[in-house]
Amino acid sequence: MPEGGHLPLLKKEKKTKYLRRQQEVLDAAAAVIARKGYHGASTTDIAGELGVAQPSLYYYFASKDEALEEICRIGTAGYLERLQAIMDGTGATRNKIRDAIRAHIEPVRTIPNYVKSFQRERRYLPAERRHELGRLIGEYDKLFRLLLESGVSAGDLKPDLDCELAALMLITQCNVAQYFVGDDVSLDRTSTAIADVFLTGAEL
Amino acid sequence: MPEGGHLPLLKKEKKTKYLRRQQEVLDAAAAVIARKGYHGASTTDIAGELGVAQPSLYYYFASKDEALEEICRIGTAGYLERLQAIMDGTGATRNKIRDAIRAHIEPVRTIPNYVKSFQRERRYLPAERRHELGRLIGEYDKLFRLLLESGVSAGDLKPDLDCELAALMLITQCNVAQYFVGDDVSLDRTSTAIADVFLTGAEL
Amino acid sequence: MPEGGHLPLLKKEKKTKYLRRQQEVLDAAAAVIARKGYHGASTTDIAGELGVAQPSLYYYFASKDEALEEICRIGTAGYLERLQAIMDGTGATRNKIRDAIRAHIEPVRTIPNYVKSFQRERRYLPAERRHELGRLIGEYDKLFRLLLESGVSAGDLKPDLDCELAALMLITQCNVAQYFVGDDVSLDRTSTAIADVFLTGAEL
Amino acid sequence: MPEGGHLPLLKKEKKTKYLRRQQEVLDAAAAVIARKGYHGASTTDIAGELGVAQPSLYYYFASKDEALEEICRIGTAGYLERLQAIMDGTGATRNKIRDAIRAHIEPVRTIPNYVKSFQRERRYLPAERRHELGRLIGEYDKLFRLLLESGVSAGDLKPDLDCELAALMLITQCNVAQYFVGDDVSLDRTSTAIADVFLTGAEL
DNA sequence: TATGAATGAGCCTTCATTCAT
DNA sequence: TATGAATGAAGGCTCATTCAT
Repeated sequence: MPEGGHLPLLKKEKKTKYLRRQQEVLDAAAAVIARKGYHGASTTDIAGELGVAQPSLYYYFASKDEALEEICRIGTAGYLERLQAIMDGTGATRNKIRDAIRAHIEPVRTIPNYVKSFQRERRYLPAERRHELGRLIGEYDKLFRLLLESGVSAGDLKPDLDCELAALMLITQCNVAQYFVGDDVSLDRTSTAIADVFLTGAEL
Repeated sequence: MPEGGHLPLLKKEKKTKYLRRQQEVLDAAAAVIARKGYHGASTTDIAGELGVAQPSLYYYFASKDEALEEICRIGTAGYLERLQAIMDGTGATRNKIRDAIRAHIEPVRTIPNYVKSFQRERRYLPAERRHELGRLIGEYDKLFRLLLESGVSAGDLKPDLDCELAALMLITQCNVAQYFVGDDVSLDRTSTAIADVFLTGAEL
Repeated sequence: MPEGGHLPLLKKEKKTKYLRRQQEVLDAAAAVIARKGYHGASTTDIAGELGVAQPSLYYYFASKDEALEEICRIGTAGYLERLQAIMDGTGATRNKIRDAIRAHIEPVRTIPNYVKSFQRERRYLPAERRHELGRLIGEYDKLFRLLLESGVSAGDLKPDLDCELAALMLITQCNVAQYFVGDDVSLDRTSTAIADVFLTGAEL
Repeated sequence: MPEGGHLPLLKKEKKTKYLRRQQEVLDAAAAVIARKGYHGASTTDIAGELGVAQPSLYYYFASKDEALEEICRIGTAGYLERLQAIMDGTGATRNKIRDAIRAHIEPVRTIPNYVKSFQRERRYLPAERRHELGRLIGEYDKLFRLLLESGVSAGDLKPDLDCELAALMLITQCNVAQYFVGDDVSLDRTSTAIADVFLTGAEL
């Protein structure tokens, strides 16, 4: 279970400190990778962000690949569980959908660099891990689709809704949301707009 | 208008052949860059795609940068004009919107590698060209927003529609459309789904 | 003052060792460049001279250009000061001239590769640094000319001496001296011969 | 005897035209090599100087090396003969020396690019040709030395003159002369100054 | 805990050269 | 007579990684 990969044998008391520092290293890596792309981000850039010498990174990660893996792991953590929890709730479909959108967008606020890195750079993961992630994403897509389908079944959504596509559309809409957030466009406004348009449409 | 960069002094009759070959080189570059990303795509990869030696590329392009520039130029060509033409038409708002979506998605079918490369790799362009493209994109976004605003004015769209955001949402929705096109999901189906959901919403 | 270019963040105690090694690298570069010319000397040649892998050089210099800059800096260091010191002295003009010649030739003995590289390869420096060096050389030429002019004023040299040209002639004479030094021609003999001929001429 | 190397089988009438064009190509090569150095001058630069496509050069020369060989041949042609002729004359030593200086400097005026290229770039010649040239230079140096020695024997020059070194000094002095020719320094003035200083010295 | 030093692999690019036309 | 097209070799440089300390 040492998901964080690489991990020297340490006395328990040291371990916490080590993990904390590893987190900082990861934050720096995620920041630089989000900004410059995986191949555009050199380990020197990342070390520079931290103010340490470049080989020091290798004390926390066995390779750049591994760091990306860990970043993607963090950037995707909890999505399935949160969506499942929402679906298990009892509210109206429209509220479940609003919640799902908010839940999906939330990490964009809290860990934006992890999310961006995962979204745009996961294709550079080693094949195995990439496929593993692909399966996870597939499950999430399916779950989201189930949410819509149950809405249709419940008579809350249009009976002819293309649930498969609609799910993908909602998800990608949330994913790109961050890129048009700016000085005058907040995440909340975006989140609401996505839900409003999706549920009620633009036409009078 | 298609500057095409680099161009040895050639007699007119040979020029056509040269430009045709340059186009092939560009196609290969776009294909590899779309697949592997700009930094992930080596000039050796591109040459391999063409079955030529790697320095041969430099007979057609002065640099990898320049090739990306040209790819982005092609990948963005005509968008503004097509959207403007649609807006200048006389149909109902809903039809204009459907047309705009189809027009935006169309290049995804015809020149997918150029579109993908532009969308994902433009940030690696040299600063000047990148900013130039940024301005172009800004204009397009604004034009799309005007389309929606005129729909609101005409009483075809909801008076409280957040046109700025809605425009961005539609555009990005179209942009990502290609990534969920697969064996059983066609571009047409996607195009229709985007329009349907946007116009009428998912709720009954 | 010796900028030394490139310099990783090092603890003070390590700095000395780093600078010493940098000096060795520079020595090797100067040797190869003096032998083969700037463009004829590949970084691989230089690394070979040191017995290290070629990229190792980049730990000590940011670029080949920068190494040439540093070589030229060293190859020109102190000339102005030494000449000025001689001119500030109180001896007879003839002795000052002999001293100036010896001073000019001295680095040819101590750091021949730096001097040769500077003399023959400075034209390949980046424009800015090249112009900077040009100004330095101009000042030196002027100072040397002043030395001769003061000799004329003092009545030690012929009143019709073309001091401008004579200065250039002496300087270049010293510069090329190294190329005819061989088994039976020493620097001392050369240095004396230059001064003798210049002062008293060859005719009876 | 086809010294010009490379030479296709041509009817006699065409030959002249071919040789004339070859001369132009050589002039261009010498110009660019003088300006940028042998390794700094690309065949593309040379072709650009001529306004032709770059492979066209290979119609006149088998290789860049060969062009340099030919340039050096031209740049050194006649020196020995001219000096010999002067020595065979009957004038006073001082006039022979003045004539020798003028003769040595003359090509700097007429074919400066060949002279510069020869002087600075001959070390990049293929070994054999380089050594051959070295022998020629050696002969010239010896002849010049004989001129001085005969002057000493005739009682025209100081009996203790270091003729070996003095010859080298004069020659190199002439060689570098061109580099300080400028707006206000002519070749004539330089030529005279060299002779004056050499013969009578600078001291009163 | 962290780093100084070094390196193999690989990248983009330039260049002299070739050859069919 | 000249060139369009292509290429092998090499060049300078960057990068992820290693390892002794």
